Amino acid sequence: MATMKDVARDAGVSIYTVSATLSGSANVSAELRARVNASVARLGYERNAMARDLKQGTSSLIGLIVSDVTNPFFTELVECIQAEAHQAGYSVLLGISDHDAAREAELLTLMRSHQAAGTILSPAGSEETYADGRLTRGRMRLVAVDNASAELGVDGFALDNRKAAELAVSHLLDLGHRRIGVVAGMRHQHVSRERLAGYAGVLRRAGIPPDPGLVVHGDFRLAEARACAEHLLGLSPRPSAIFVANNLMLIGVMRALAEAGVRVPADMSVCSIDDFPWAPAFQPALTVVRQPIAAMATAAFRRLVARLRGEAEGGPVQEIFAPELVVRESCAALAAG
Amino acid sequence: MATMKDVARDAGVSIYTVSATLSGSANVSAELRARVNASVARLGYERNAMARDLKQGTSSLIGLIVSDVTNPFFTELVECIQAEAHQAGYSVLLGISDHDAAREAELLTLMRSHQAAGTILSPAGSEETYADGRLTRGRMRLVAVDNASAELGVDGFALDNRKAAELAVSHLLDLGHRRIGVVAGMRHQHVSRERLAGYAGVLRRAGIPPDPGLVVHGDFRLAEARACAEHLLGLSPRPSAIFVANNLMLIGVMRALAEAGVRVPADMSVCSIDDFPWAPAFQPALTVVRQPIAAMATAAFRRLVARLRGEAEGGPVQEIFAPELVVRESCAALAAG
DNA sequence: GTGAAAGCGCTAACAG
DNA sequence: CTGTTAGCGCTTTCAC
Repeated sequence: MATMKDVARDAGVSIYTVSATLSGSANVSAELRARVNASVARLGYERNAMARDLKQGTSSLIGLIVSDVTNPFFTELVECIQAEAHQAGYSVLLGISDHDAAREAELLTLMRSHQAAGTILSPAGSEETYADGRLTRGRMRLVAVDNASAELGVDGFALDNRKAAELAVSHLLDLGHRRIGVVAGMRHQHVSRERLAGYAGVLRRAGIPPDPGLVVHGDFRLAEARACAEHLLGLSPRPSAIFVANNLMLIGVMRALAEAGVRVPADMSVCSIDDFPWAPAFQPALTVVRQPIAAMATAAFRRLVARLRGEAEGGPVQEIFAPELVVRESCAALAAG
Repeated sequence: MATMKDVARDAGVSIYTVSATLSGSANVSAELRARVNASVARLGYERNAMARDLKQGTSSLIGLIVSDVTNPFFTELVECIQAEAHQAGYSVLLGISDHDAAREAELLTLMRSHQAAGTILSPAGSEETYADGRLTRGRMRLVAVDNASAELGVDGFALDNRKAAELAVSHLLDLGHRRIGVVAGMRHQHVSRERLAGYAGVLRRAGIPPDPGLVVHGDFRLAEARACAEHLLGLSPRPSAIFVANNLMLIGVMRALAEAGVRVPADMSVCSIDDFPWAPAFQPALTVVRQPIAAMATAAFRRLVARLRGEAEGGPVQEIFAPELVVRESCAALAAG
């Protein structure tokens, strides 16, 4: 690889002139600038971002840590943040925690050691996990998305998860359902507790006595959700509707239902949180509560950049986003009797 | 951030001792090693990977450029490669080309400027795009996945795309279909031309005269595939089956079919390339040709690492992977008449 | 076994 | 307007 020194020698100028030219400094005469540019082209020179960042004490890298890229929610998040980052001149270092707080901690360290200016994290742990201050260590700025809460001590961007669950469950209630099963997420995650609380709250306010047998905990992944659905199907009396806490688990539930020969929505109404490209193509098209992913991603990224530039002052801020119920075909009115 | 100098001062040793301790060199007495480790812990010191890589002339970064993360094929590819990389001690710098060769070139430059040791690319362009040697510039090693071919001049890892199409179309033929529409990919991509060739070849060998009206070109994305499907539905006589060249377009086709009230497989058989987690949950469960994504990802990554270590000698090698037909429910025998 | 010092490729303050 | 030089944080020869 050609270095700046090589370019300087080739152009017959000093190394400063090369640097200044490349940085667009005005203090270079048109003639030298031309000579430098010619040499750069001839040698195929490309500036070493590592050396540059080392010297400047800054970095054009940002970290992005998600728990599971194969979850369409995170897939879209990655897509959006990558696009924002590219536009803002940042490159993204991707980490996948696989829902494991230890792995996440490792990734955080990795991001810091690579001098990422900041990182966007979808936390995999519980609030206690972060009590050791691992999120605010060093000078790397952090913002949390999705499973965020004020306890984390960093800027957070999340859905109004309680409201999202309420939207889904109210919809089911309006359709006449009374026995509503729920496939919840991991107990320790804030996001999942909020969704469960939303479910419970709506039932309580409707005067329906809580039935612990109706709530099953999955892990936000597909495989385990199948087992959860099977459990719910085995109940007697069987629930007439299921509320599922996220998209991946919805797939698991739909698979289990299909295998058991249970028709949706004739025999069972199903509603979940998270929209995704496939939802409207399903038969029946899936009724879901949509998260404004792009808005959340953009807000998180922009806040991070603002923090980096020192444009955003003050303590951490939590930004909450409104969910939206998308009624399609997977929920039907409870058949009489 | 604490630096090595800080640790040295704190431990009362030279900077060399710190470096040697951290690198696990044997030339440090147990006592000094202990003192260094204590200081590291006390100061919360983390080694600056950037400075280290700069000095060593190596890098623990690898680039990964895909055309579209929201495509489940690439999502899984990213997942697998990320896992492999993490295990091998590499971090991945993610780039999304959005099927744009110019953007891809930009990303390649970015990877090089960040001193990525190598990058794994799913090429977005045609063979001619790469004739300028952009893939072999500099010292960054490159391997291509998915849309690879020998013309690229780098190691390639791809499905036997022709065979994959043959599997799908033969299946349709076996079911009695004769008028088989195809939603193909972008004309300029090698992978898409191969799939189309496989389709055409099977029909030719079956003695079915080619009908250009039956082939529509999409762009491997969802939206345009809907229009393609609508076009196919408007044909008269209407085809009795559709072969779709990838997963995202399959979704588009299924949506269009659902909207038009066309029942699958009763009114229309549908078969595509690419399996994905949702395929078995659809009603009907989707018959597809599966790619061994994990195997391809692993092979590509390992080859890259082998090249980096100088363990793999010789010119570029193309590795071709076998497709597998997964029969589910979306293709049915052609109804008599 | 330990330390001093050079230098990776780059930027920027300081001289001229 | 241009060049010289110090130094970012680290590794590693070379001396002690």
